[in-house]
Amino acid sequence: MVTMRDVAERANVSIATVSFVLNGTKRVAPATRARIEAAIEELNYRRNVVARALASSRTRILALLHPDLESRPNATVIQFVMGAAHGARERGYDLVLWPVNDDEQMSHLLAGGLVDGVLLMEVQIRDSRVERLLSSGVPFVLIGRTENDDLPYVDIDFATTIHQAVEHLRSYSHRNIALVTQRTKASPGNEPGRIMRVESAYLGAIAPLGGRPAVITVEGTSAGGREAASTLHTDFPEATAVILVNEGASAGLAKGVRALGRTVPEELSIISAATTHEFGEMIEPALTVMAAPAPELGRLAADALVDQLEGVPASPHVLIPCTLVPGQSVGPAHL
Amino acid sequence: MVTMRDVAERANVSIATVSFVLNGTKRVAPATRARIEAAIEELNYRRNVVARALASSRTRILALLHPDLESRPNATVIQFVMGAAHGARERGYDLVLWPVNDDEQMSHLLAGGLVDGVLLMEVQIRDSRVERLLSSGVPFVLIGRTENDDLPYVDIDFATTIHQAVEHLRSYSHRNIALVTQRTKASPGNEPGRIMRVESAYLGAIAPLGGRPAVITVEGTSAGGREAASTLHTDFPEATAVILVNEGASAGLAKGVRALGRTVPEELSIISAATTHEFGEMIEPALTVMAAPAPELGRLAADALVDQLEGVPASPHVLIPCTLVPGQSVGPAHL
DNA sequence: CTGAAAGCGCTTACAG
DNA sequence: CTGAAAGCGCTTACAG
Repeated sequence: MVTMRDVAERANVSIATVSFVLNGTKRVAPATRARIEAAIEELNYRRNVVARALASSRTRILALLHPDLESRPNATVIQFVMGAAHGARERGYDLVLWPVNDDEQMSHLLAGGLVDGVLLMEVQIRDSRVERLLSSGVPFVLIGRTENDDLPYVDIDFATTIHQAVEHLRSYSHRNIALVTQRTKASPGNEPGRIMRVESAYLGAIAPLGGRPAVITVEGTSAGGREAASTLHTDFPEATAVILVNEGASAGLAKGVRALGRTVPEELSIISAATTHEFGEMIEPALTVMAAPAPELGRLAADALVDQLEGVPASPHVLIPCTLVPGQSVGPAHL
Repeated sequence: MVTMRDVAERANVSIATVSFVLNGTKRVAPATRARIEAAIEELNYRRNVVARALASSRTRILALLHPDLESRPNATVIQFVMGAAHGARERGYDLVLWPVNDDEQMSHLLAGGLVDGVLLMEVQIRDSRVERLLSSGVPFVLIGRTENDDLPYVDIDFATTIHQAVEHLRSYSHRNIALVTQRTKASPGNEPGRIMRVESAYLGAIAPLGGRPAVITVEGTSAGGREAASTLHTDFPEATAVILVNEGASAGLAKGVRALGRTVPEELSIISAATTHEFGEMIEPALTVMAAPAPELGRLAADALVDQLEGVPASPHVLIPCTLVPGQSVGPAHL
């Protein structure tokens, strides 16, 4: 293994000077710099990141703390993850995956000093992991929000997204619009913040339409989607359109609706929000979606975290709405 | 920050002894050990992984080298990734994500000394990244195989999978079975090994049936699936069943077939191999799938790599077939 | 069974 | 502009 000492010897300088040119932390005479760069090139030297981390007490590793994505991966979540990995890499950082469930284990990981900062996914309204992060002193950025809006976060702008979805449906004369969200294992009142925000945005957006609010909450599975279809059918027969914020249930809903003898979009229009265009296309009929800015948000989350670590003044709050991508699941309301 | 020195002082021993009990590397008197453990507990000490890495020249970090998963994530690939992350964590290792495309950048990363070993995804028949790994001396495990079967790998047993799929169709009296695989950007003759293996398994399996071989290669997208449907329709009208090894195209194929006026499974049976049950369920009709053992393989890949790093004698070759999960897309052949 | 000490390969005040 | 040296927090022969 070639070390900084080898480079220093070859260039006839001290290792300190080598370090200075490598990091650009101090002015070095051009001739000296040239000698050092030549030596680095000739020896094909690459600085040891572990030694650097120990000496500088900065590992340049970021952790992505996520729930168990093993069993039921979700297209949008993955785009977050990959966006974050790319964003980190571009800033010279590495991203480690931490599939951590209990926050006890999390404290242990944080205390190990492996990571400079943490990205936290699937944030709940009240999230004990956030408390752990706060008390650990490790910098972090949330992907999602708690009830405390002051913490640094990056999130989908659900309010705008839902308003745009309602607006789109309204332009097709829909007045009775239902909402389907996702049930989680979290204790009631402590769901992911997104669910709460989506509901209140929905209630606000449909109020002017005069229709009866219809909120249905199901699991993010095909079965959940079918359940939503039948609940819709029996409890809210007046609804002519539905907005879905439940990627996993979207296919099941479309199938379930048709199984009940209703056609899409003639008898029921569907918009699936916070999902991907590709995902919507797979379904029959191709769903009109509000595509989540997930790759971008993942990247921005990593960026915001690195900014924070490097003292770059940056806005700790990023909010981006989904983008409407018309498919074939929205049509005029039948009155 | 509480260090090993603090623990040593509190327990009235040297830091070496603390290290011995922490690592279990040397016999320590029970009384001494108890004092040390108490001190660790009281101080809530957690050993610094970076210092440990530098001193032991083992970082306990694994890298997962994968292609760009940002744009078009695939349910199965993600299960690999998450399986590997879990597997690593269970063995006390961390997994970093390396979205690396050119192998130049890869060499740089390898030389930095950050990782003890590498997991390589999307392996090609001839893969320059494997050469880089070999010459870097960093231990690795492939997820997939090159033409050289001697390297340590973990892979889906495509031969068995395809044979079982053909057998299943045969039990429904199908004799003319087509195959749809995935087109990649890789140079011809250097596709992912899976494509080659799937094709030859297919040819071997259908030979006894006497039907004309029908291999269609399309992109892993909805458009690709529709293209496959029309190619099938015009070029291989005799086919009564199709085996798909192209998750991204499966929804498009099902749609495309119906758009051409053929019903599934009455007029065409479909099996989608190397995908997930959940994914198949989303499609109309719910596809009969050969579910990939992806979470398991990801975990086993991490396990095999850790075994290798820790000198545990282990089989470097793991091959697991997909599991048949009947859906509604396979029916009797119409003759 | 335990300890003193060298060493892992860097960074970073501090001096000059 | 450059260098000598301490130090980051561990592990690990080596002695005793």
